Amino acid sequence: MMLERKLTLLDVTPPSAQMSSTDFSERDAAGTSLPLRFIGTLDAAVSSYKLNYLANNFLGPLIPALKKRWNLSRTEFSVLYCLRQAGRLTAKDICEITGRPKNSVSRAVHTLLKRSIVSQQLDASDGRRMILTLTTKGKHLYKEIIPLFEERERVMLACLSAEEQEALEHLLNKLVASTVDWAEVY
Amino acid sequence: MMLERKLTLLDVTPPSAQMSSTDFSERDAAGTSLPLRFIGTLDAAVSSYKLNYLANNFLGPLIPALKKRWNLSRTEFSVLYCLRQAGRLTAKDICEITGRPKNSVSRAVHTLLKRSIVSQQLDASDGRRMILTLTTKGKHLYKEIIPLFEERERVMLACLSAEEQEALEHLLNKLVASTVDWAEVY
DNA sequence: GAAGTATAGTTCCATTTGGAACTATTTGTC
DNA sequence: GACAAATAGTTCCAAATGGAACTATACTTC
Repeated sequence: MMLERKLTLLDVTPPSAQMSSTDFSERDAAGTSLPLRFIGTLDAAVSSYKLNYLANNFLGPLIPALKKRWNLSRTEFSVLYCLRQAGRLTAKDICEITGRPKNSVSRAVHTLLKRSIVSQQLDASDGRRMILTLTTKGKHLYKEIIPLFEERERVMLACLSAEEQEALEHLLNKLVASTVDWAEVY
Repeated sequence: MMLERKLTLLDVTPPSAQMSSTDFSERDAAGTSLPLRFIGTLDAAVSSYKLNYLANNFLGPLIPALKKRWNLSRTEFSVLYCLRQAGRLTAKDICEITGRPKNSVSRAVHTLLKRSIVSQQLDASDGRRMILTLTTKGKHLYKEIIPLFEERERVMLACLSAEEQEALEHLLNKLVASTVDWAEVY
């Protein structure tokens, strides 16, 4: 494992006990320990890289689990999730929210319609729109799945104190709220 | 845009000026403003949803740009990025770091080899391993691309004060450092 | 040092993906 | 109120994806 990493930007405190030196961890000059899984970011786009890294690691193993246990694709789950949170949405709304292309969403919606997880109803005021809602079956399915996510989040955040979790929440909220300012740029 | 959202968990302060009511924003009871793009998370996996939301919105438009301008896939860019940060890695290392399956990485590496962006060298001590490094061309390519990411990150973080950016950095570092504790669970 | 197990990397192939063109409806303009 | 432009959603198809089987090398154990 030949790494000449520069961890100058990483001000972490040494995490918990079981981080002893395996093949996946290493100590830098300052004595902090990091998994090889994460490479020290030298110079560029540091926070966004970490955001992506965390998001990938969080979601990564959940996607095969969704497929295996409930035969749901990532987009299908996104549709389920969005509808549970928002109540009623059009396919277009779901595209906006998730950033997935509309043909993927269209496909996912149709699959869920066939499985009676969502139902649709033509918008009376606009014949192009289909209003989507969850069926009772869909709500039950959501209820069955979501503990997996909650538990995983709980474990992920376990390294933070209650105050730190609150601070994180606050910062993420600010970033989310300002998305309109930057999401469409480039 | 029929949303009956509950934004109880969102303690954001109203962001900047141009967030006036378009089709994409709405005001909740407390007077805070949020893009429709983000649905209020009612009850479950709130922070992880926001992490994913931000990561998607950050990376989303960059991937087509990488394809169009430099004809690089997401995985190919990941390889480039990892090698630039770490110097020398095997394909396996890159799998560990990025979480991508090894056949995808293998393919990406071969494409980059053909384009003389990376070079490989058999590991003398282990005939199965190929040590990958960036060529000069690869380093130049990186240098050409990375400002796109840096600028986008700068814009994304613009809503945070210097102290808040530092706090975010610190929290993300803690989460990243503890990845080994939770990433493999389920 | 032979046999069995583990690991790095590749190939195969069925499935998923998403850009682009298309249909249908609505909105804007004169 | 007709014609152009915009929008919601679908279909088509070429390309990307990733699981699983495979090859080759290395490690383990007796």
